[in-house]
Amino acid sequence: MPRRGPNNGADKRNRILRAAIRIFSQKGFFNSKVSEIARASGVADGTIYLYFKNKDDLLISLFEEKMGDVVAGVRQRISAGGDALAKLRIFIDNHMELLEREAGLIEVLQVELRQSKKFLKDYTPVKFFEYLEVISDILEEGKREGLFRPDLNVSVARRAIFGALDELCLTYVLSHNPKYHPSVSSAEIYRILAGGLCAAKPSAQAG
Amino acid sequence: MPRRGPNNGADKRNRILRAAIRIFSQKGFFNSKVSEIARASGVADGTIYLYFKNKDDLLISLFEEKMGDVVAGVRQRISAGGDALAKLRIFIDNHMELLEREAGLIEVLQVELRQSKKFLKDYTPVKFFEYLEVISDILEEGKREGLFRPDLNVSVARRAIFGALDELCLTYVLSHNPKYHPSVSSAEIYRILAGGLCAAKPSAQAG
Amino acid sequence: MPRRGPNNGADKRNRILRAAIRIFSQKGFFNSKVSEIARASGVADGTIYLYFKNKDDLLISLFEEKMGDVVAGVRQRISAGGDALAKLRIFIDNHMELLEREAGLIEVLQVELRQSKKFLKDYTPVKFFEYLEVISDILEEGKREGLFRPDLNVSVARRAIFGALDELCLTYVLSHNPKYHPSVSSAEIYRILAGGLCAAKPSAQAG
Amino acid sequence: MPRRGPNNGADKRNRILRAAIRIFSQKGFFNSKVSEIARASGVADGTIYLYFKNKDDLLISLFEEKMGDVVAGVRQRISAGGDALAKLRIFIDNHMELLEREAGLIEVLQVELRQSKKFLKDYTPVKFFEYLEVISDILEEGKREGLFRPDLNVSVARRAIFGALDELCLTYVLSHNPKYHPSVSSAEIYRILAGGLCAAKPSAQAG
DNA sequence: TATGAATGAGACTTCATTCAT
DNA sequence: GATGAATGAAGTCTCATTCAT
Repeated sequence: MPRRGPNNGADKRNRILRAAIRIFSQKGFFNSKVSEIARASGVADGTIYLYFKNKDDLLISLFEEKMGDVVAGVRQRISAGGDALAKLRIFIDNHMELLEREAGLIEVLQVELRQSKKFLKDYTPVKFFEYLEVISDILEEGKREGLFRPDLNVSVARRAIFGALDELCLTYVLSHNPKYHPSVSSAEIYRILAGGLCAAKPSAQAG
Repeated sequence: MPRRGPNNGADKRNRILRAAIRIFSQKGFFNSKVSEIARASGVADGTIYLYFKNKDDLLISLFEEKMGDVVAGVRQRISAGGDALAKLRIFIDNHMELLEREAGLIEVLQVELRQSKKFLKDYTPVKFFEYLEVISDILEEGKREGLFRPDLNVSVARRAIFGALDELCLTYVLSHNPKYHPSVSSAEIYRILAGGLCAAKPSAQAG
Repeated sequence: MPRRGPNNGADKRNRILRAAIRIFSQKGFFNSKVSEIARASGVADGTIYLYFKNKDDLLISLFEEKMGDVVAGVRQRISAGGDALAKLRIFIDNHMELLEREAGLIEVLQVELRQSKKFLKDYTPVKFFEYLEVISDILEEGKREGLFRPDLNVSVARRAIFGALDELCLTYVLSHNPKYHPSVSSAEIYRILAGGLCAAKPSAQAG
Repeated sequence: MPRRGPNNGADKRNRILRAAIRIFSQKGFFNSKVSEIARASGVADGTIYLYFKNKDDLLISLFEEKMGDVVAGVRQRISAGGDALAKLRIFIDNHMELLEREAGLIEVLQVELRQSKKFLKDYTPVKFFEYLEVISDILEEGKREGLFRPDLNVSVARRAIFGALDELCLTYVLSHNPKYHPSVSSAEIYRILAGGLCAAKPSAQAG
């Protein structure tokens, strides 16, 4: 790992990662060329290999490091929240807002994470699992609080929640149709989930 | 269109499509070689180009034709259903069951459809939209029947539903962990959605 | 060689040759596809191989047979001519007029004959040599008549004459600029050659 | 443009061009393989694409750059000449001598320039036109000097001259028959042209 | 004789990666 | 550390030719 001044190795490494996000999000991993990322980062082709093992490693590093930031960010916002429903709302809003704060990153995650999960040899998306863990935590808390159904299958539910949010993001990314605007999607998906996860009389609470 | 005996063009074309599903689902579109698909189909490399314009066209044809079958299949099963909730259950079950009936196809759709939507020039996934349409129809009917919330945002909801199902499929495909078995996932996702989509007293109906 | 009725094999063979001229002249030998010629002839791809050994043979046959017609034609016209100068004029006019009567053929000869002379294995352009022979004959006759210089190097001169005519044809074919119209070129090239080939006072005769 | 030391980019580019001339002249453009040229240049296949856009570009660059040298060379030699006839002689001799100084180049020009003029999309053989321009200049000067016929059609004549020279070159290239030796051809073609271009009594001057 | 689907060798070109400077 | 020219393996696709019908 090349690091010297705070302004040197780490900086260059970051420029490369940011450029990679931009390029990957525009053209997809397989259609992006290492030399393109180099040019966009303002470094030489070879320099990329000083910071990353290879093109795959660039994608994986990007996932782990940027997802790490996302996980840390959402955890912090949630810690300020109230009950599980409130936290769920925060999680949803946070996810959808990423679309605007970190558009490129989200696009890469959406499209390439799937590929990687299947096709990159020996890659476990650690940070992605942590992100799912954040959802689990909320769901478990909701069950403990008696807010969510006691029979709620947390493993399945967290995937469903992630899947729904992810597809809504993709839809907006592809169409930029205002009817899928993050704020609109957030509200509706919250309503569905609040209704579907809650125990007894969710309608009273959701309303 | 090369076709002669009943045993000729259409058959060969189908063998190629089936092989493509197998290979694409195993290694992903970009990691699959045309010559591999040829070998798996028992035809020469060049033969593939008699039936498909190029590698992209092979993927697109696969999407459209196989998704066409899926859409037709689910429409038929739904037409036999009762109210919107019953139809939703049928839709969910049907989707998750595809994982076993058409594992390869589903895997390709999940991973590659995203790529394609973004990166294949000039490709509109017609049949995929029809599939979403099937969900819309159910949701609209549910609203008319007074079963679903009148304020339900159908556009958003159908995407959320598809996303949830899709992610659950992917999870099972990747892990084959029984805790995500189609039957388990189906039941839970139905419970969530039934709760979240319904008007007034969903708990009574879902229970 | 397949022949049956006058309307059968020979006819089909001719259709293929005519189509080949058209296609070769439009796109060049290497850029033309056998299947294209088949389509243009209204026969199946395989049929071409009943009449010609291969693609090269198609080009060579075309040269020999069509050049044969050209040679026969110009010989006949010349036999009606007067002295060597008159015959030269006929030859020149005839050559340039071919541009309009047999445009495609001339274009193929111009562009492809060169290739063939160099690169087709074991090909001697017999009919092309006969065409040159026609020029030699005129030049020799002119020398015998005392009309042309006695020191005229016939071998070189006939090539120079052919080269000049050929380039003028190519120029017109490529530009269709009226300043290179066959009639204009004919007149000028005749004036040059008449002046340059003749003995003593060519200007008197050429005027 | 890859260039560093004096021993680097430009040198490698030139080695490739020289190899291309050799290979193209031996086998023709279409029968030459890029990998063959790479081997003959002592570089890797991919290296060719660092210096040339593609195979077509290699041919075109070769034309333009080498013809540029030829044009510059002949212009310089001519500038030392006397009247138009003397210059014409220089031009002719120079052209025929290229056969020995630059055999490969001339062969490529002869055979492939024609193809290219017709079939390479969007290619204007700029340097070839300049070469023709050199002839025009001589002819115009001859007319001004009263040496050449005032009614001489310069456009046609320059093409005829080029065509005659070109065909004589090709003949020698193909046969290496001493009766077409450059020195022999030069003398004869000069005699023909001197006779044919001149005004009034060319025989007096040519004699 | 005629067909045209099938073949498969091989061409061009790309691009991740290396390494001498 | 940084560079970027060079590499060369490998992929997509074409097309002349064949042969079962």
